[in-house]
Amino acid sequence: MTAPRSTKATDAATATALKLYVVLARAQRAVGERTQADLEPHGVSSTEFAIMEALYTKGPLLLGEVQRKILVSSGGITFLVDKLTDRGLVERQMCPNDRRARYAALTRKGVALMREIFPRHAAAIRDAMSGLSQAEQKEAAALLKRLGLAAAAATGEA
Amino acid sequence: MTAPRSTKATDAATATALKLYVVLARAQRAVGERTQADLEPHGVSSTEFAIMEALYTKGPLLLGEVQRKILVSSGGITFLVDKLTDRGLVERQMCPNDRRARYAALTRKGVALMREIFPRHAAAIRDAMSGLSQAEQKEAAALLKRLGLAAAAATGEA
DNA sequence: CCTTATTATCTCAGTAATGAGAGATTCGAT
DNA sequence: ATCGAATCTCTCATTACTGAGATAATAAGG
Repeated sequence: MTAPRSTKATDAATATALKLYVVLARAQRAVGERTQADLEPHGVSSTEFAIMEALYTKGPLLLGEVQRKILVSSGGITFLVDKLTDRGLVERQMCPNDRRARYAALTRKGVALMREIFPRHAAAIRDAMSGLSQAEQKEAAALLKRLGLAAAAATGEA
Repeated sequence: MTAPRSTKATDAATATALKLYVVLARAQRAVGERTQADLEPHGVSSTEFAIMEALYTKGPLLLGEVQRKILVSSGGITFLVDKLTDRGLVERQMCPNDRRARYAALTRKGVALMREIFPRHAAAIRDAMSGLSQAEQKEAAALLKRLGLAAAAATGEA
């Protein structure tokens, strides 16, 4: 969209952006691998954990709410909630106001599992981030937040 | 690994790390969606582009070298190179020194495609990152590089 | 030479999704 | 009330992988 600032194939601004692109992808992968490794012994994937965490901290949510929160497709949320339901961790509940909609809610077993693994997993994420000081983490988070919001806004508007 | 610094389930350090975890994931997704949208009209996925870019800038590479560079499984690199080969963009070449190994190399058609889309895609990445100034991008990249290296090192050692 | 370990790719079954479209229901404007 | 558009979930075919193991070739040590 923006006009190139020079005729050279990769000018300085582009080179900087490409570098950020690469380290962003690698950092997320490295962190993701560590945090996934923490969940694995419990037989829970990162995505599944994200769903359960949302229900754990917010209580029952409509499937669509969970879907938007964890950023999966409509088919994906059905698939994931099915899997968690089969394992007895989550259940669907009717929505009294809207008969199209369903709530997802943690079962007693799901709550018990979250009580067990949530603090441990939060600590695993803290450890995965410990390559940066807390001040640096805050700085990185502020930068990434702006980056993410700007990129998302631009996608939406186009 | 590290002992918790307080008995509270989510202390300040953990809260900071969790926040970074979330914005990291969201920033990468937002940027990824924009850059993917740029490639889509050309029928090339991000992963496929990553392979072709490696071959474009470095010349023929052993499959294993590409695999480590773009971080996919051994089965994945076979699958991806197969697909690119079927479309006539990449070809396998014998390795004279090692008869187990194969080179992946861009075909003439692959080179032509890269010449067309590479500068455009680099510009799309630059635009996707333009929510941050160039100085901020450098700062973010430096932080993320340290974060990624530390996290990867810790995964390896465990 | 052998033998054993290592390395490089490929095969194959399985998994975690996506995305288009179908049904059912609700909402909004007449 | 009724029609049409919008909304919520689910179904299904398809995709892009992963990971374990097979196969083949090389390397290293005795």
